[in-house]
Amino acid sequence: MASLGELERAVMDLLWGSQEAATANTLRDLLAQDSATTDGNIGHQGKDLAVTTVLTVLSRLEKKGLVERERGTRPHRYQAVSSRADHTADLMHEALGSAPDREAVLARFIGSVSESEAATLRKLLGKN
Amino acid sequence: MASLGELERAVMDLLWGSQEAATANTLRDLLAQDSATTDGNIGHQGKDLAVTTVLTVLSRLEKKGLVERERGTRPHRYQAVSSRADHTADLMHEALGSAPDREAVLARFIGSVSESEAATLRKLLGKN
DNA sequence: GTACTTTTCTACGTTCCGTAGAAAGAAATT
DNA sequence: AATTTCTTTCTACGGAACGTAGAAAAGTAC
Repeated sequence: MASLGELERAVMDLLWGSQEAATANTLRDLLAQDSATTDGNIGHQGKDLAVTTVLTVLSRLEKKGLVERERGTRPHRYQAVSSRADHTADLMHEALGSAPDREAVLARFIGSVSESEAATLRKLLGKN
Repeated sequence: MASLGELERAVMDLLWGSQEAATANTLRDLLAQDSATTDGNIGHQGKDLAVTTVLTVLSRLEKKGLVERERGTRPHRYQAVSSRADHTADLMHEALGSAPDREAVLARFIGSVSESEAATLRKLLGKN
């Protein structure tokens, strides 16, 4: 599939965080804000990216199929194609898929899952 | 963690396939053999890599912590640090770990698992 | 139609990976 | 011991992915 770079990841996190579609400018602002609060450094001007940078990243994410853009409105609006949960689950399936010993993998996976998550899994599997 | 390139992957597959430690030369031969049988092309001399290529890849895999080498014996011998199942499970945990909505991810994951695998999971979780 | 906004094109530096030659280090052979 | 052979390390190059952004083109507003 497609692994994400650091900035691509940050953008996806923002898009996943709000189901509203966002413009490149909005995202640029949010990114600046984020990094400003993330590193508590006072007087440090948060990662102020050029809008074109954000647009480039959005294009790449679109090409990867992770982002959809509305071309109708003039400042194009972007949104995640699928939820973070879906995407993450896809990644997990992808990792699992490339293994010939799926059962063994699942065994190891379950073995190192927290008890509360195990409970969640039991519930989910039972209901099925 | 570390995602693998195509050749790195091929080498790891070989190492995972046999718990015996292997030398770079052995691996080079196996790789040639593999690609020869993989693409049924008659008369096509299988991917004949230079040994230095294999050594470079092994060094990189060692740096990534996926491979261990015995420096004592003169043709160094290499082996996988953990089984493929463990590694794959790690990857799954890694994907899961970077999500704030772990339960949701697990739900999606379970939702798209085959019935036989669901059964496996039930067994594993029950016994726990 | 001129000024502003948004998007596209092009590009450069960095890192990762496939690939391997040159050189250095160790072992075997004569 | 000197030389030939095997093994490992060093260095490097080309291509792809990503962060980054300016220049130019396209669209909007006044």
